[in-house]
Amino acid sequence: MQEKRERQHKIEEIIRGHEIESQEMLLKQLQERGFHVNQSTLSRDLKDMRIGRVLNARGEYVYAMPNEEIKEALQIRLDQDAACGCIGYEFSGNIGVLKTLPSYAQMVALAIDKLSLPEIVGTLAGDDTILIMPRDGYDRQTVKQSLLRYIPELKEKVT
Amino acid sequence: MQEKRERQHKIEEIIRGHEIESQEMLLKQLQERGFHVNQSTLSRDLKDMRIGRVLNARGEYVYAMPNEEIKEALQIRLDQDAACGCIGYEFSGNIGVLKTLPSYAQMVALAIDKLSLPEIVGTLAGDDTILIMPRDGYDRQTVKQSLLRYIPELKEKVT
DNA sequence: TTTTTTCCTGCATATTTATGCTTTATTATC
DNA sequence: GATAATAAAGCATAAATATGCAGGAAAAAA
Repeated sequence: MQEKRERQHKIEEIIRGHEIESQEMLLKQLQERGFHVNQSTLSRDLKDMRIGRVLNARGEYVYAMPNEEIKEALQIRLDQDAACGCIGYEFSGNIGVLKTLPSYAQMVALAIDKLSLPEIVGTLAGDDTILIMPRDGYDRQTVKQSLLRYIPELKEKVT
Repeated sequence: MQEKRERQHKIEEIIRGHEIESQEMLLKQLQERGFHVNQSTLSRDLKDMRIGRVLNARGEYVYAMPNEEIKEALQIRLDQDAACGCIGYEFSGNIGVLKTLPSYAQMVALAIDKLSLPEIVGTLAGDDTILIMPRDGYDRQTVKQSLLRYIPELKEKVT
């Protein structure tokens, strides 16, 4: 059956885009997308895919792709030092425009660069504004979602 | 109390040197070293230390230091492509001497380099022999143990 | 020193995850 | 198409892990 393949792809997508704290939570996400399986199957899928349950910067249990974890660790910096300076996110065409407190932009941009996200080619920072250049093939929403993973504080400030 | 600090250091040491598959197993290792705590405490220690349970190359659950996981992933290559060519390990003084099948040495050495283990300064490979240069402060056994983590097949072939 | 607060741990248990076994579906072979 | 072999999923449950609560030790404040 090739439903399994599709499901596992979907799982990867979900894991990358959300902070999934338990298999039960993953289950719910899958159901909303039309995949109906039980927890046993998930447990096996995750094992297949080498997806482990690791601790993110805030000390919460989170499922992560193998080696995604290193980014979780980096997030510590982004969280504590930089993210608190972020105050808004908008688009100009495909380009993301991240607003920060004055003088924060360089620092935040550096932190974002360090994440070396697949969705982002690079950043260009002024004093309180960062341009985020998406990589070909990724759309605005994907880039935004990915960034939100690392700057959760931004969630409330974004349209 | 500073027993906690010591214990957590010991935990890191154990995790780095062994494939710990469960907290129970870790518990046993700690007891052998004179630390007597229960599973609850371990669970909390691991959370503190951001040590997660991930899947190694062989699909077994294993505790790993944050970002050690990326090495676990690399191990896939070392396992499947390279490690099968390893046939023995001895010492010459502090220097490790890893014997491989003819023509395997370069490939295996490259794989080992990629692991960038703290215990190893570098490697020098001929055709079927690799010299492993330990970093100052690490002894023969530590280096060997660390390497065995990534080339388990070697276990039976080593004195 | 006494009091207060914070931290650490164990106990018991809830929560979460893994897995043996069985059934069902899929693929391959005849 | 029928049958055998393989893979996938469910069910029930075992195994493993996380955590609320309470007691006691250590540290800080008085």
